[in-house]
Amino acid sequence: MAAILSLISSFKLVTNENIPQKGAKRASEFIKQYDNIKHKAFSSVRTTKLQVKTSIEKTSLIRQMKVLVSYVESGSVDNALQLFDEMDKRSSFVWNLVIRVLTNNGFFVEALDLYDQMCFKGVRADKFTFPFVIKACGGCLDVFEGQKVHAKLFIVGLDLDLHICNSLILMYAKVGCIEFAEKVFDEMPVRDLVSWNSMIQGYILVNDGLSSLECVCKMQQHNFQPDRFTIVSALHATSLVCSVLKGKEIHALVIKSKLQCNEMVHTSLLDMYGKCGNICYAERVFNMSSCIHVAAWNAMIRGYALNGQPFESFTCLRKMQENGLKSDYVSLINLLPSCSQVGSLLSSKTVHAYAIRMGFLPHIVLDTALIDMYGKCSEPKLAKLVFDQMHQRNLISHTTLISALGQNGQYRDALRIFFDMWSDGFKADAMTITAILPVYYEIASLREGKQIHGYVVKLGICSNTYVLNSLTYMYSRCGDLVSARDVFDGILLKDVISWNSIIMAYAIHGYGEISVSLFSEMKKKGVNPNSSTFVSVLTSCSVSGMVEEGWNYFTEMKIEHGIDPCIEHYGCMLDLLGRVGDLNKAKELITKMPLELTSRIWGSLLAASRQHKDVELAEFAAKQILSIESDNTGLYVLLSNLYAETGRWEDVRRVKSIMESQNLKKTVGLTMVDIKDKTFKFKDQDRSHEHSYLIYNVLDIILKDPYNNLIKFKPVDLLKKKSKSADWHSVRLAVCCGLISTPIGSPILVRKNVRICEDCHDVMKKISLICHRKIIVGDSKIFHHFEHGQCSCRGYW
DNA sequence: TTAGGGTTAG
Repeated sequence: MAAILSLISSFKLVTNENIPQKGAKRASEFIKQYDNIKHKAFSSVRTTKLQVKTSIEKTSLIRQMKVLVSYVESGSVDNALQLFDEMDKRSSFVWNLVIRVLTNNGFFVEALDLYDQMCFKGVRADKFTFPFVIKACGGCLDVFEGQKVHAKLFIVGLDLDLHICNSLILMYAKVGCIEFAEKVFDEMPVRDLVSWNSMIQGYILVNDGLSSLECVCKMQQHNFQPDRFTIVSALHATSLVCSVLKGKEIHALVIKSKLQCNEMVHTSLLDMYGKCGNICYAERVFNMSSCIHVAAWNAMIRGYALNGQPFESFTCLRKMQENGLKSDYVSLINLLPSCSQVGSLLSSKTVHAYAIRMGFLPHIVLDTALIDMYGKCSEPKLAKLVFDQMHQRNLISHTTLISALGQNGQYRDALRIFFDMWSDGFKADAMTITAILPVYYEIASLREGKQIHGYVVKLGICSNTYVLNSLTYMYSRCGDLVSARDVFDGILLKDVISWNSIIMAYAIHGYGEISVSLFSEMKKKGVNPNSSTFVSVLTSCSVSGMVEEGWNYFTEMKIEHGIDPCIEHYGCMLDLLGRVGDLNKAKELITKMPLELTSRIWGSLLAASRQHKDVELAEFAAKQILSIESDNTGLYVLLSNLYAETGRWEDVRRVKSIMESQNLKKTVGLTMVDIKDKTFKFKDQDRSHEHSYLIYNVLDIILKDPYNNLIKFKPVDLLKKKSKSADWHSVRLAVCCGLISTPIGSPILVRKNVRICEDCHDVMKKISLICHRKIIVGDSKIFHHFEHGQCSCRGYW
């Protein structure tokens, strides 16, 4: 400032009055000098003013940055964004901070948008920018964007940066590209503990517990000591491979590393023992700890539910509250599977009400767990109600509802939700497909089932074992055994469900011998059969009348595999004894059964009695069914048919009168046939098809054919007072529709919603003989393959 | 300023 004042005072001295008269040249030089001084003086004033301004701005910027850092560290996204907007100068440091706050708070799309803006404005992204941008790509599950960022790293020379590579490993694992994660990890010039932990965690993200555990070993071989993050991941990996032995090894490592008091490690230990089916060890670890926190109680609640101890789960919640700890929403999420296991709707509703009272709802995970629980408690309407009231839905909530509706016979509603899900922009995954496929084989045609197969290919999940297992079963249930076998053969990693599906497929198509040979092959491949495998194998024996083999498998199940027979296994054995007419042994088996007798069991005896025209035994079985359920329509229909077949018309009328008085209506028979890209449905005596005239003419010709002696005389026809209705049963119309619409010699596949009647069964044999066609009829129980006048069921169904 | 975590739905 002093220099400025001195300059100004010297400027005052230089005036025209002071210029010497005779020294014009000197004066001119003098003036020039003064001009220079004047210019310099102004210049200096300007610079100084700028310096002051810059200094003030700098102080303000530092203050703004300090505030911004505090917003970022406290996760105040809105404040951080507002301050960012107000800032005139934004260095890459500032951009990094805002991208970081967005990423760390789950605003992945917004973080990527900001990164794009940063690049557009020419601000250079640095080694601090990329870890957050890569994390955002992983958060969005956007592998395409992730690869774009990865490509840029090569251009800017940051492709081998330690922290950036650590981020890339997790990003690639999150989007399921574990091979890329491995490549990044392998090519890293330097790795730290985080690199190893990221790779270990990465394998868990793709459900590869084995590789994760191998990585833990390799890490130690490279002289890296596991920390709490390594241990937590290793315990998770152990749960994935379900190995208590491996879990105990990690437990020893926990003790060696003195990490057993760490809350996260402690919870992970409890979770691991619970998930590996060793709840006793979980209890020991739990009881040994002095400081029990909410997460530990929650892990125990879940553990009991997973191990089929629902009452202990409830006790755990009560004890937790008695210990002065408040249950949280996770406690309820973990408790809900126990509610469905107990099967008490009252307790389920109580938990639901408690969640509302505590203000835990709406919550996307808790709501989804409630949908699942109501589905398993056979309350699809309540499941739908919870879904409708959700504020936010995702793929899992949609899939859970589809399962809940499908499992409870609400097929149309399940399909509606499936299509709504698509229109709402949710892309189905393997679990969704597994949930919807049973709905397809229950109500849809083979054509529609094939469309779903096409979707599976388009979705890129055609190598998923769960999906392929469901497709195998779908094809078999839709009547296409060849495609079922093709899908099964294409499963690279066949699990026990794959084998169960194909064994059951051949069983329901009447090829029991192939089923049992597949069962032998399965065992040779080292796959252990489970309870469901034996249901499939015993069904095979039943449909093919293999009595001795059936008893052998029934014994093998218990002796060699330690599987106690359940009601389904007994049902299969009864069907088998009924098929060969050994009704006395069937009765004996029922009396020796150590289980509560169900209508399914008595139904098997009733069916066998009807097949062998044993009216007395049928009436006994019917009485037993009536004592369990009074509105079993099938029972009355079966009994009525038996009375008609044995000429007991008075009893037929009596049964019909009971049905009318109880308002029980026989299921309307429907048969579906696929012709090109259309599915045609026929009712009995249906005339809705545009070529009905032709269909009826063809049927008349077939029925009048000299092969007519194949069709037995049925007393039931007398009851129909010479009506032609039996001649025009839906299955015959559908098959004739197939005959006139498909190339000569090609097979015809139709599906019925009820059992095929004996009359139609004979007509089908005749059509296959005189038309030289293979006719496949799927009824509500099995598929009949008619060829050369014979049926695969050999007359028993 | 940098990366990673437990008990949570199909």
